Amino acid sequence: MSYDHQRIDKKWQSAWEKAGIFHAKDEDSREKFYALVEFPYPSGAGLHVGHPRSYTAMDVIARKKRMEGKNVLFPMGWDAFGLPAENYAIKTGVHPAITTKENINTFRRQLQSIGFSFDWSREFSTTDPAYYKWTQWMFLQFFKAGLAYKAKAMINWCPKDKCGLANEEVIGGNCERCGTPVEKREKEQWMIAITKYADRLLADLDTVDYLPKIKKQQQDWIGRSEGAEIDFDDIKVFTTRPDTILGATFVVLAPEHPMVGALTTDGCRAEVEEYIALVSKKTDIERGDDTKEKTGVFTGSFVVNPANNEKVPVWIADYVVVNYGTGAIMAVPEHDERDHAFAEKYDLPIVDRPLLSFDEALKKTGGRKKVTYKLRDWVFSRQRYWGEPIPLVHCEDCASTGSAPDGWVAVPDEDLPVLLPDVKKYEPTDNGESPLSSIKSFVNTKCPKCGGAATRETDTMPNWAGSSWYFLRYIDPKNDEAFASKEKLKHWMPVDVYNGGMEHTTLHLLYSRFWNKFLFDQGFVTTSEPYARRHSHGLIMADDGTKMSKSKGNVVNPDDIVAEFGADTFRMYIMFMGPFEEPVPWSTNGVVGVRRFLDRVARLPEMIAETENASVTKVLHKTIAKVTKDIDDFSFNTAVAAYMAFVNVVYASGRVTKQTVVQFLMLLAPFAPHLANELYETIGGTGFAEVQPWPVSNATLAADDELTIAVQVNGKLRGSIVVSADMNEADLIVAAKAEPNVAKYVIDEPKKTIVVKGKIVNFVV
RNA sequence: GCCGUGGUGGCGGAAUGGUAUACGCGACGGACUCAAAAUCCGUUCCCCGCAAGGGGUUGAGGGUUCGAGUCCCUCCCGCGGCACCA
Repeated sequence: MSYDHQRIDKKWQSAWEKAGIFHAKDEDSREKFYALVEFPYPSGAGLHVGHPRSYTAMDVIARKKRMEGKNVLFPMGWDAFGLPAENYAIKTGVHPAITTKENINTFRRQLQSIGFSFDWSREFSTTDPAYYKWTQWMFLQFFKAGLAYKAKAMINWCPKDKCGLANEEVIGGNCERCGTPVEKREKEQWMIAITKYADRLLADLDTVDYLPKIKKQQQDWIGRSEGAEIDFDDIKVFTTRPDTILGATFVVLAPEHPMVGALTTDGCRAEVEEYIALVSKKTDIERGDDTKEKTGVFTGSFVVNPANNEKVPVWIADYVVVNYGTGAIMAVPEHDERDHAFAEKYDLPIVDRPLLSFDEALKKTGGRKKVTYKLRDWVFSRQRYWGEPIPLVHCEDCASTGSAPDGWVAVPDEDLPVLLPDVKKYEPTDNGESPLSSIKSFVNTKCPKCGGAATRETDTMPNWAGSSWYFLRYIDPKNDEAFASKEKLKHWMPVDVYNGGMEHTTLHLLYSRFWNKFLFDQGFVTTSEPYARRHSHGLIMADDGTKMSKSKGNVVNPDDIVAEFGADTFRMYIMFMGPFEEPVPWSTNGVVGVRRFLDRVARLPEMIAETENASVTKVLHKTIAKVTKDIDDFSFNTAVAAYMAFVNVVYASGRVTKQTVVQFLMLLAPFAPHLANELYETIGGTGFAEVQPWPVSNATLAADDELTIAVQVNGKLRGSIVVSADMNEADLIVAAKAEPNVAKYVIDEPKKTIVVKGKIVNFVV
C-alpha cells in the first residue's frame, strides 16, 4: 500500500483545525514554551522554499515540546509594511492594502498546506490599525523619554527607492533591498538613540544563548573600543593608542568636521572647498575603497601636540570618517599604516619616538579615557507611503512659546492610531518628501496641545518598526487596552527559542533587542532580553548551488512539491537535505528518496506481528534516544537518518510488534504528522498523535548485550572480535590477542595495551 | 586587509581524540513480471590479490599521541561578516 498523501494531508489538517489543538492556553499549569519563527513579508511571489526551512524546524520542536507535556505558544503573523506592495501600487494603482490582503491569503493557504502547527487564532499583520496603533504608541514612548529626536544628519540615501536608510540597511555600500549604491544626503530625520543602549546590548549577550557567530556579529557591529580623547588645542581627537602620541606629526579632520571652515586659512580656502566638493560626490563604496591612494588637503592651520608642545599641521582627508570617534585623529605615521601612506604622499614628517604608557600619556596631555562604539543612532524616518505614520504634530505656536521644544507635539494616546490616509499617487518624490506630504487633509490638523493650526509629520516608520515588538503582541493579540497585559507577558516571556536568518543579525535582531530593553526600562515588559535562545538556518540554494531567483527561473515552489509528494515528504526532505545552519542545494532526487522512505513507513502496519526480534526493540530505543537529542540540538538531518535506519532494521527482520510501531509513529509525528496520525488511526490508535506522550528510551532495552570490539596493533586495525558486553578487561585482552590475524602481529608481550571501553583494544608492540 | 567558518566517495552529507565514508541520491547486479514501472534483496572510496589478506585515502605539508577527519603549526582554496573605525 502506497499512501494517498493528498487525502491524508487534508484530512488531518482539517481535523487539527476543527479540534483547535494548537491553540496555546494563557492559563495553564503546564510549563510554558514559546517557540518563535521570523514572520514573513507576504510578497506577491508567494512562499519560497526558504521560508519552510525555518518553520519546519521550529514546528518539529514545537510539536515535540507539546508531546513532552509543555504548553506551547507557536504563533504566526505578517510583517506586511514595505516597499514591494508600494512599488506594485505605483505600477498598477492597486492599493497596497489590497495586494497585502491577497498575498496574506496565499501565504496562509500555503503554510496550512504544509501542516505547520501554528496557533492561527493569534494571527495579525503589522499593517492592521489595531496593531500599528501600538507601534505608534511605542514610538511616542521613545519620544517622551527623549530617545526619539529629529536631527539634520548626513544619511544614507537610496536613489532608486528614493528613501533614507539606516546604517544597518546599507550592505557593503549598497541598499539592502535593491542593491543600488547608496549616496549621502543631508536631511532632517527622526532618529532613535540606540547608541544609548550600546553597552547593554553588548554586555547582555552574555546572558543569552545565541549561536556564537550571531553574538560575534552583533559584537562587531556594536564595535566597542577603548581609547582616549585628547585635545590638540581646540581639536579633540580620539585614539586607541595614546601611548604613541610623541610620534603624532599632524592632525587629520574628516571633510565634514564642523571645525573645517574655521580652521581653513584664506590662502588654502579655494583648495579645501574644492576637495570637500569632490569628496561629497563620492559614494560610500568609492570612499571606503582603501586600495585607492589616499587624498587630502592642508587647511593652513597648525595646532599644538600637547605631549611635546610641537606645532603640527591640520589636514583634511576622507580616510577619516566624521561619525566615528570625534571625526578627528592624531596621525602617527610611524605606527599606523594609513597615516604612513598619507605622510609619504604629502611629504609629512615620519618620526620614531619612544612610547609612553597609557596613563602617562593621559597625564601629560590632559586626555580623558573614552569608549567609542561603531554603532550609530537608528535613522527612523522613511519617505514612503506604505508604513506606519509617525504620530507627531508640528506646532509653530508651541515652538515659539516653548511649551513644546522644537514644536513637536505627540498625538494623544486616545487619538491613536494615526491612520494611513488614502492617496491617489504613491510615487516617492525626488526632493525627499513623503507622498503623504501632498495630502492636505492629512497634513493640516490641530495642535493637540494648544488647539491652534498645526501640521503632521509626513515621514513613515521603517519596516523594522513593526517587527521590533511583534513577539509581544502574539501573547495578547486582541488586547485594546494595552499592547499586551502584564500578567500574560510575565507568563510567556521570554521567547524560549527563536529561529531566523543570519541576514537579520544586525537588523531586526539588534533592533528588537533594543526595543524590548527600552520597554523593560519603562516598566512595560518583564524581561530585559526578549529571546533566551537564538538559532539560525542556512539558505536553500538552487540545485546548481546558486541562489534561487525569479529571473533565473530556478525557484522551487513549495506548492508543487506538496501536491506531488505530500506535505510530510516536503517537511522531512527539508530537514534531511543537510545541516540546518548550512546553505544546501535543492535536489528533487533527494525528495524522491524521502518519499520512498515514507512509503516504507506506510507499509509498516503490514508487518505487525505478535513478537519481534530483539534487534528491533533495541534499535527502537536507540532511535528514540538519538532523535530526542538531535531535535534538541537542531541536528534534524541526522534525526531523519536515524528514522531511516530504524525502518531498514524492521524490514530486514520482517516483523514488528504493534507497540513498537506506535512508539515509532509518535517519534515520527513531529516531522511527518499527517502520516503518523493516519497510520496510528489505521492500527487502532485513538486520539491525535499530537496529544500522545513523547516516547521514552529505555536504557536497558537500548543496551547491546554483544559488542564488536576493534582490535588494533600499533593503532592499525587488524581484526575485530564479538564479545559479550559485560566481559571484563582481562578476558577481553585475552580474546583480542587470540584473534588469528592479530596473533600474527602480537608475538611477544605487548609494550602497552590500551582498552577503550566498548570500542577498541590496541596493542603497542 | 582583519575576524569568523568550512574543505570527507560520482553527488547531498555522517562521525564525544577510538573500526572514516552512517543515512539518502546515483550506478550496477538479482528476485518478482509476458514486459516495463513500482517494490523487495544485494554490491558500490581507491590500488594489489582467486581468496585470506595487504597497502593507500578526509585540500597540501609538518607536528603532538598507543591512536588524528577531529588537537597544534605553515600554506592553498571556498563561503560569511566587517572594511581607511584611528
